[in-house]
Amino acid sequence: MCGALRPSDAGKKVVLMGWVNRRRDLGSIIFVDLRDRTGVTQVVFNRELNAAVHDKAEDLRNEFVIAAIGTVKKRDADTINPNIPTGEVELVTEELRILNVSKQLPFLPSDTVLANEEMRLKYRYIDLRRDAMQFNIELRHKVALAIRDNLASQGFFEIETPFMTRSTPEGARDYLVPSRVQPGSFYALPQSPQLFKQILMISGFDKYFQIVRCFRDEDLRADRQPEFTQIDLEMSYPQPERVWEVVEGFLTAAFKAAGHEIKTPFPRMDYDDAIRQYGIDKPDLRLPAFTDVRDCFTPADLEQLAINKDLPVIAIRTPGVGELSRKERDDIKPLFVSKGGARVFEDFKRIENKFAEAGAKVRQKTGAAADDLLVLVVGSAQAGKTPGRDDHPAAKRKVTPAELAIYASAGILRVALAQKYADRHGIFQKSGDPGKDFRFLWVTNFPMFEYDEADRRWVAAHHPFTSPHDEDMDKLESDPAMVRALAYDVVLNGTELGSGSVRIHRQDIQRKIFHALGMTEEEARSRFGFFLEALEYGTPPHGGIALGLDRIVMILAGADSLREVIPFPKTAAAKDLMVEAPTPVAEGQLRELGIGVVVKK
RNA sequence: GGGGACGUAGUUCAGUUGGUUAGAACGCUGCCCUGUCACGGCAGAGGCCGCGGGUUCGAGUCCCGUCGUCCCCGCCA
Repeated sequence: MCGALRPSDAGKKVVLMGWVNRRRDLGSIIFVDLRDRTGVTQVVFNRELNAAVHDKAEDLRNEFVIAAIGTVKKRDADTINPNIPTGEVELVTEELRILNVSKQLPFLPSDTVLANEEMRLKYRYIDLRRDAMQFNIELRHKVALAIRDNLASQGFFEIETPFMTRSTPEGARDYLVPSRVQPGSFYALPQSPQLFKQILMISGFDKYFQIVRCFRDEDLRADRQPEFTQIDLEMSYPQPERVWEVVEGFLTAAFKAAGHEIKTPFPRMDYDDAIRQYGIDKPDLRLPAFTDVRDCFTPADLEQLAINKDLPVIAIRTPGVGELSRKERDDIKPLFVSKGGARVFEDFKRIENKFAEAGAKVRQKTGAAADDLLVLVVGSAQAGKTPGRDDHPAAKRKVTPAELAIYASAGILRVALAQKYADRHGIFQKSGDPGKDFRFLWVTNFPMFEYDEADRRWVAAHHPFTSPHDEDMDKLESDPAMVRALAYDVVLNGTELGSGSVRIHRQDIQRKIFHALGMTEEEARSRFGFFLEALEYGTPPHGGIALGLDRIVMILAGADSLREVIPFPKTAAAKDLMVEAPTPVAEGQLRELGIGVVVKK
């Protein structure tokens, strides 16, 4: 292979096949860098040594596919290229076969500047020839293989579940597949194999896993594709801690496959603490936590600044940003997304000038160094009681809705600031120390329900098959706001890698949950009848989790987008630019399916 | 559904206040070159300035619409 030859191979007669990555025609001598999956080797065509082959080599162009047959030669000391692994050898060609030619390409795999994404996606086969993409796809393969091996060694069976299944109206929108045999009826592609894996537990396959495609018809983001791959697993009789061990086990194997030794167990944090310290349920631990500096101000200070004295005063510290200009401070404002009347003080200097004592206390409490950026997020005084209204169904929670609004606003700003000034603080740069580069975290004890303000009802925070905490069972009907779920997320560097829970295995509790969600017995039966029935035939306690393989590989590859680790991804409008999907289909095809299309104007 | 950025040669980009023939680099074509490795040198080809409308004596440049790509909010149990 093109990346394999070393000085010890000198004298061997070999055949190299690959693409012309670059050619350097010096007249009587032509050098070609021949490329395949494994790397690049310099191939030499010398007129003096072999005029016929040299003649033929003059026709070579970028991305021609060739076979070069010749003898491996150790390079003279002054012609060694230290920049490539094969730089000490070259192939002296005795026979050249042009296996295929190439017309001029829209861009070259060897280009130093990247083509824009539209080009890359349209000509994906060329883009995938690039080193970086070859590396990422290989990395993905190695990681997936390591996870399979590890889970198999932990006693899990890989079991497939259907792609054509039943639509479940809860959750994300389904991708639908019409049935020809049952006109007017549709399969749905699975958002996850959730119910099937629970059924497998009921069937006695007490450790299941699958590296499986999932489909969600929702709007895309850099870290969201309409089809994505989950490492899905489920086990019988587990405590949450047992699931965490399994995950920590295969993640250790996966990261090892990528060359990183991570430490387990991962730290754990209650959902409430995550919100109070980071304003988000997927904290990036590489950055400093919030400091509540409300007590640094006197009541008079707060009044003068029109700060709500009943709500937290959050100091966000972003290290090493340095002095900001007037304009730079103004640029902070658009980063701020205000929820429930939250306000931002982006100019901490001004507070220090006017309220010297409070300013000093804040600096002390946050431990801010001179070149750290301090920004305050507070509740607005005018808003008064409105955002915290005591009659809100969740008002009794440890973190009230009014406080949550402040924390959440600050949480978004904290991450936005860190991203904006990433090159100044360098915290996101890889240090080579896995303990610093990969900050894992288990977030636990999520609330069971979230209140949907628009529909004025409770909805499942995780999914409706999640078991409540044993201690909170009795509050299911009396006080749903205070029920905690046996649910957990695994978070890495502020990215949610996966989410799981211990499930409900008793039919009576499942019925109570549906009831709390405002679902009647009939509705529950019609949606999940088969599943509710299955629960009645001897269901073992069970639980599991699903992790996004794409996201794991993305982080390992140091990429900013899932598209860098998925060979054939879709655009933000869910299109595949290479095959040009989706497309309209022929009228006859639709007729056979009994489908009429109404195009919205 | 909403907000923002971008769209000029095969590619990546520049293009001043609206003003003559729209530039550069890489790639491409031809010629020269025996040790290059992002080879070098000379010559050359290559443009519906995304598309449609408008303002103007005059539009790559201003306005409106539209399409495409990217990022974010909503959404993603």
